[in-house]
Amino acid sequence: MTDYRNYNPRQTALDAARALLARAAEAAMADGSLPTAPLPDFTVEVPADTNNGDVAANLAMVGARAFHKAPRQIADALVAHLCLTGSLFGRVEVAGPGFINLFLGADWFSAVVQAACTNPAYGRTDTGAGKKYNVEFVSANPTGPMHMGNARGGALGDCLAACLDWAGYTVSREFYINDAGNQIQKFGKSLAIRYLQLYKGEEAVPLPEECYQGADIVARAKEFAAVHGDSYLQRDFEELKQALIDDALPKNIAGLKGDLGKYRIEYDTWFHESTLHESGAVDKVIALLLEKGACYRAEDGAILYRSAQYSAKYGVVNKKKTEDGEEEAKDEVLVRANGIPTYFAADIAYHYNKLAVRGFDKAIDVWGADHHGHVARMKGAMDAVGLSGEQLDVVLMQMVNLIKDGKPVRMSKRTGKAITLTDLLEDVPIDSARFFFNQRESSSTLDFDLDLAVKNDSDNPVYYVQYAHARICSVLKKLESEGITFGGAEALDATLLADPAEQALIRLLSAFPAEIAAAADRYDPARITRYVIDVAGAFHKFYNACRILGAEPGVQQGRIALCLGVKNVIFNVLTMFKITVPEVM
RNA sequence: GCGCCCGUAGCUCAGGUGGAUAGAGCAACUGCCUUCUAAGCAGUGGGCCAGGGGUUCAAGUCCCUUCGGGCGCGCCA
Repeated sequence: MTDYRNYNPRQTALDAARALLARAAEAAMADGSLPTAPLPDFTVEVPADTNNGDVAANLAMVGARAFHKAPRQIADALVAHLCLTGSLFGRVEVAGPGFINLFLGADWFSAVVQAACTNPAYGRTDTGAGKKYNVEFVSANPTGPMHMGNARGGALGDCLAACLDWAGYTVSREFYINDAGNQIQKFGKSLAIRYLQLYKGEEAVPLPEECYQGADIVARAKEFAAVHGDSYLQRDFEELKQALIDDALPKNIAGLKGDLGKYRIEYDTWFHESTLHESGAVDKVIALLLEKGACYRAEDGAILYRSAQYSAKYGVVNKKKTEDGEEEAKDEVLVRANGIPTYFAADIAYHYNKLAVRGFDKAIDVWGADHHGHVARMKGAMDAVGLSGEQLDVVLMQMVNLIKDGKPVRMSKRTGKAITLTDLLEDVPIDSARFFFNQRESSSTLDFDLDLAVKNDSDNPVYYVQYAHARICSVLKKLESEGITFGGAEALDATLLADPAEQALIRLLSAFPAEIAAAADRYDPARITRYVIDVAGAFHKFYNACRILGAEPGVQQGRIALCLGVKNVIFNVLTMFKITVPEVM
């Protein structure tokens, strides 16, 4: 039996076409049909319209100049020297302005169906074999509940990691806990004031504007008071702050883990920022930057990073206005004049840890687009510490607009009226949420229609896909009850699957491994969501066009194989995206 | 002011490295269940791909520019 592990039918066909054409060009030049010239760069692609073949090449068009001939003449010369015998292709034609269109033979179609139904891991490839990638996503501040950006980032990061895994990379999922620095102090201050307010009243101890305003802070302060009562009223404010942080922070972190767990996200690593400060890793990386000259000490004692020198090549860096009104690159603060390192310094140490200490070949970070100003300087900083900015890829994710009753719902973390991830998951099924957040490319803002996502019916695309799977299960059960058995895929005769609906379905199945590879390559898991909707659609069409029960035996066997292949693909996509795969609906 | 993202059917969106007649879904309208799940399928209508220049055999796609919308530009993270 053929081993279909890592089989990528689409890529196989494209590669074969390219090789055949290159050989044909060589042969044509050898016998003088074409003038001798270096082979021009040309593309082989899958045309949108299958009337134009399974693989189309533009070699004749792009070669017009090199060969000093009209594209159609070049195409004819190439086709005359094309040897299809023993290849994947059954026939070839020249069309349009000079396209060379190749049509795949039955063996290839058989192989696709066989692979899809006999290889449980169909879709997996080894394109990323041997590479260790780290995907860091969500990394929400543990100072409060998660918002919609975190919800999108969670679905995106988790599914991106899954795509990379299926493309053969060794993947590690990571959450960076910002449990140090300014925002933790602000967190403590907010808690302390809320605590004092419980005993002294809100007027006596007003909460400053810059503090966290959320109701969750009040709740944590009350929990603390429930245990310790007013015993902390007499203590020093800093002591109160620290006691509250020590009490509330672990609870918040546990809350993050719990919420993300409900969202079906499991991390390999929860990385605490505080460990970088405690272990001296931050100091070490600052010393390294000073030593390499990427940083310098300012007059006031602050340590600044030479942004223009190291980061400008990765994009625009922050600017400042000089006295003449000119703009120039502004150096970034790594350590404040008071000796406290900034977030930037810790982040350099963190990524140094990922790449240099833990040895990941690549660090992929999923960030909200509001952090885009941080990208260039982080990449430059990787160069500056002796690594490479190319090893850090940032997936910038645009905002989420929540839509209810056709109107946007305002979100604000500060007012405490925000819709949190927890709120969302109470209303929206997890399957729906994970699916919806992966329908749009990260670079586009995403409208999340709450009414639609909550809907437990067919308007919701996730059900359309799940329904296809349930339908297949039902058909297979029906066949079994009728005493019809599947003889196995080896005997498959793809020439019997000639209906347009069957052909379309096989072509779609053939694209699966290439789609995953593309999703991994472009960091775009949303294309897999769209792909599986297409597969479900093609299946429903096939189901209506081609009966299985009562079909002629050879055809019936082929159609069963097709069903098993589709079932396998839908199962694999939904499973990798952690969406339930119902057998009955 | 500078930068990033976006602008494609009434709505939500697809349209790798430029390719052939610009596609889905929803909404609207018309059909299809005595036959494998109608949460489905078939069909109809719907477009100056925001506007204007340029590059070339070929531009929704690349370059320039204008106009709209979102987000940034801190010794915050």
